[in-house]
This record gives sequence, structure tokens and C-alpha cells, in this order.
Amino acid sequence: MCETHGRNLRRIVTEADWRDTYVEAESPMENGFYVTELEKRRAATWADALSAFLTSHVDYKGLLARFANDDGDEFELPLTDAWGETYSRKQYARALALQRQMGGGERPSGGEAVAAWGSPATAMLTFTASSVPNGERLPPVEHTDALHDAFSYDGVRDTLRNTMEYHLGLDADEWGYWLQAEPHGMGGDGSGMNACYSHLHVGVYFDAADLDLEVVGPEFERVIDKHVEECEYASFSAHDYRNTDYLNDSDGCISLNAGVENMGSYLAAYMGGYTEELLDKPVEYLAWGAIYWSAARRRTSRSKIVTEAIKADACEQRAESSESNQTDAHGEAVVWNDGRGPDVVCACCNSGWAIDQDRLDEPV
DNA sequence: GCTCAACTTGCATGGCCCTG
DNA sequence: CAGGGCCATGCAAGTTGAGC
Repeated sequence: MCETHGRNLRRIVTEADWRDTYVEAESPMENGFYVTELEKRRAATWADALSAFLTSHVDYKGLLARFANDDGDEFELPLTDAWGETYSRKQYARALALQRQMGGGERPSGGEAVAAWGSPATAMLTFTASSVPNGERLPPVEHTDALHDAFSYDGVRDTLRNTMEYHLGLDADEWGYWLQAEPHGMGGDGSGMNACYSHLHVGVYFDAADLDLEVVGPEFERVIDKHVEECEYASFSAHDYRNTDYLNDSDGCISLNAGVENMGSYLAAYMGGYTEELLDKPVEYLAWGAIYWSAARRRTSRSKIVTEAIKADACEQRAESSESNQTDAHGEAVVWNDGRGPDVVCACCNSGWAIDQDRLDEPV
């Protein structure tokens, strides 16, 4: 167990894993680095990690941050970690906001969101890996690392991008995704062998105005193939998409919908279904949470487009709400942004979502 | 379709300064 | 130099534009 300053256990690793790191650190380094200090990181048991995780979470209870303005007025806000109700509710609100921006709908603040795309559609991709490949049980962090690394670093996301932008011919602003890691075995769903281990859902949102969904479905097979190829513990038998009706079957590793409602409500149900206090969650969720907490992995990540859409929804709500000082609607005032993504962005929230890019000329 | 470095963001507290 | 008050940033995981 790693004890530095009460930070998270960094890894739940095997002793062999540590030895590799240790030996490498002792040998001469190639790039001019030299070792001044060695810190041993021991493997921890899953049970110890779970205990440390829950203890850390409980430590936040009653913790306040105090703020003050220039006039000396002070106020306090409760500090939270990423495992409490506040966090869950925020993710839940983001899922609903995204659904509104893509498909239209009423905002909590009263206004009506206009669907941004002509024909929004979604695809849900599910990536799994065996926790007992070849009959031997894997340390949970190695299993989780393999899943995420395949997607983020070993080309699965790149293949998804190629599929959307090259094979389907969409522009970069006509598709986006929400990646959500989830535990196996919630509610005794029969995935016994992998219970408490993680799997990934990648919710892909795209504008299908010029596309035939019957043709789109098979295009995602290359993404699944890439995952099976890159992820050491993934097998094709667990991702067998043959004999799947992508538009009508929802339990395969590829599932399409001509609309955003299913995806939105799926994400919202997942987020909203577990908004209770952490200690009240099922043990499978807690064990799974201990993996992410100790390994410093992110459970959720979104592409830029999706993040911008959510930001814009919040911006519109602030403009409508009497509780906010903001009076300009999203996009009412715009500024030029030289950074990544859209050039013309809202002056209030910096998001370029649903903003006509011809409204400003590039400054000299 | 691959690669990579620049860029963004999810998640999170460390450390300086003053007083006694 | 211990202890309390107070303030703002850091780390690294993950995303993307652009070159090839």
C-alpha cells in the first residue's frame, strides 16, 4: 500500500509488477535522468483498497471551503469528492442536457431547446474484457488499465474517429461521444464471473441526416474488431456481432437508435439510478469504485463536441434563471477563440456549440 | 489510417505565512 | 518552531488538429 501523504493508493498491483519498476529504476537511465529516491509501492488487496476508499470518502463529510469577496463577506461551501450525491447529480444533469441539445426539449429553467442536428442518431458500443482469461484471475487494476488503454492510447478511439469522419464522411462537429465506465454484476444480472470488474460504454452521437442507418451499423464493426485486437483480455466471442440486428437488438456490443432518447435515458438512468449516498450503493459498485479511486482512472470522459453542448445548455439555463446574474442568452454575444474547436464562441461560456461560425471574421 | 505533441479537463490538496 | 489560518494551483488521464 502506498502511504504518501494520505493520497490515494496509486495502484493495486502484483509484487512482480513492482519488481519490474524497481529494477528498471536502478539501472542507468538513457535520457539523462538519474534516480535520487526510490519509493516502494506495494500491492494492496482489493479489500484494503475498498476500506481506504470508503474511509477517504467519509473524511469529506462536514468539510467546508470558506470563500470571501473584497468587501470581507464570507460564505462556506461543503467540499465534496467525486463519489457523493453532488457529483452524481451533476453527471445526471449533464446527460439530460446533452439529450436536450441534440434532440430538443424543455430546460429546467423553462426555455425550449432546439435540436442542433437535423437527424440526431446514436450508437452504443460496449467494450468488455475477461477477468479470468485462460482461467487465471486478473488483478482488477490491470484489467481496467487494459480496457482504457486500448481505447485511449492503443487506437480504438482513433478507429472510431476514422469510422465517423472517413468511412461515414461526417465533419468533426457532426459527431461526438460520451464514454462511461460501469461495473459488471449490478443487481445480480448474471455476469457473476466478472462481477465488480469494469466495462466501457461508448455512446456515440451523430447527425444521420445524410446517412442510412442500415449502412452505418456494420461500419462500427471495425471499432469492435480493433478493441478485440488491442485489448489483451478481450475476446471476439464476447463481442460477437454476427447475427445482431443493430437497429432492433439492444443487448449486443453494437446498438443503434434513430434518435437520442434511448441513449439519453440510458445515461440518465445510470447516473440518476445511483444518486444515493455512496455507502448505500450495492457492494459491486463499491468494489468497482475502489478500482477507479485507487488507480486514478477516470470513469467518464467526453469528446469536445459533447462537452461544448453541455456547456451551452448550462449557459442558456443561467440566462433564463433569476438566480443567475447572466442576462445574455447563449451565443447572444460572441468572441473569437484561437484555441481548438470552433473559432466563434459564446462570450459567456466560451462554447461554440450551435453558434454560426460566419458571424465573425478572423482577426488580423 | 497512423502518429504525436499540443491541448483540455477530471479529480484533487499542499504549502506559505503569521503568531505566540 | 509548532500550530492555525488562508490561498490557489497541480497532476496526469484523456482528446484532437494536423502532418504524413
